[in-house]
Amino acid sequence: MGPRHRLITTATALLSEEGVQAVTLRGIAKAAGVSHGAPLRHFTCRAELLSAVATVGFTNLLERGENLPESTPRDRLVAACRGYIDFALANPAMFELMFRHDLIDPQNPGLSSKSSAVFELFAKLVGEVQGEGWHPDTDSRLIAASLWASLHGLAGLWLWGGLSSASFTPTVDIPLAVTLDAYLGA
Amino acid sequence: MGPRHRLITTATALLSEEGVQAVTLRGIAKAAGVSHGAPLRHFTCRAELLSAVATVGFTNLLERGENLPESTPRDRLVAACRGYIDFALANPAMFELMFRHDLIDPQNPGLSSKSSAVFELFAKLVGEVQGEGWHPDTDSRLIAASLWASLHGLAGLWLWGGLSSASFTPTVDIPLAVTLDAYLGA
DNA sequence: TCAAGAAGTAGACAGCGTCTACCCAGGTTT
DNA sequence: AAACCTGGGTAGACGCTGTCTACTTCTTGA
Repeated sequence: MGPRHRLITTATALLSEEGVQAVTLRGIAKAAGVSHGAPLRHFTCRAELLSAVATVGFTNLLERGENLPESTPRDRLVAACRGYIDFALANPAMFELMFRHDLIDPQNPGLSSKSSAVFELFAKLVGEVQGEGWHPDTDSRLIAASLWASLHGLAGLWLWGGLSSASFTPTVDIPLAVTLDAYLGA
Repeated sequence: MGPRHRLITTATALLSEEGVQAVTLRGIAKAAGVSHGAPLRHFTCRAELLSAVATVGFTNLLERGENLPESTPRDRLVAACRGYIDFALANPAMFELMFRHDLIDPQNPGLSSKSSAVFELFAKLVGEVQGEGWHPDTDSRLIAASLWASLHGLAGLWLWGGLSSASFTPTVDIPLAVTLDAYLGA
């Protein structure tokens, strides 16, 4: 494991333990036991390092989607949706970083390929449900985009606190069920 | 207009013109023509100033919802949904600031009252549609939360670029229509 | 053996939020 | 009239940040 990879894993651990505001170049360097300028020997700037960290996040998210239990297409799509929410709630800091354009570089090749792979997998799962007669005439990527956005907003607002502060729902599962019901029917 | 209010309006203008990364205390002070320490005479910290700015955003958003054209409850809800997306796309920097809990203070009284007022208005509009037999047995706040999250995610992902980069949809209106269709039927 | 390159160090720079000491004009109190 | 308080502004400092540069050290291949 070279120093570049060690910096990524150190930063990933620091992110999950201390949050987004802790993954500064100097903080990562200190956690890795090197001087404050060392990380820039391996990354052109902070955004490039954090892009590599976010890529780890998208990779983990993708693995969740690729290891869904064998079931009907519909149940697999529902499981993927729940998996997205689960990932966000289990890794709130990583989830935030993955969509913070001021911290990462969206043009980063590894990052954009992984994030679009997540979307493509999602669209594939949608397409398989369409094969059973669910909205057969709509572009699967269009449905995937809408559904993904709904999940993304639910995770984001839940972590933001705008939903949990209101006392009408103790967990995300309840509004999630409403969302899934809206798209996939009762 | 006292100096406190002048700082808020200066910061709001700076935000819309230069984006979130431009609304630093020193940048706002320079734009207002005062010394770098002056803003802290009127706000205890940067987050309090930015919370006041974000409150302006929630107030504007609330006004949109309160000035919907007279129509059926269903069309008014649809108009409110479109209004939310319109607001986000017309004021991307403000929209980002309003949900950046590292920049603002969610506990800020004025801010939290305005943001919850937005949600309450949304729940009221949902309730009026329910009065016409749409999901009559579900808590309107629960439906409002799910629907709001879907819109929020759509706006966020669109501004993030994850949707527009894919060539399957040239505008937000198309995935928005899919979302509205899922919740409110054809 | 020696040159090259990879990796790390230390110092500097500007910009940031925040704190402190100081200043000054206007109105209030004595 | 003199003293005082206070709202508003200024200037300097502190530690933090990302980034740049010059200098070192170590390893590796010719």
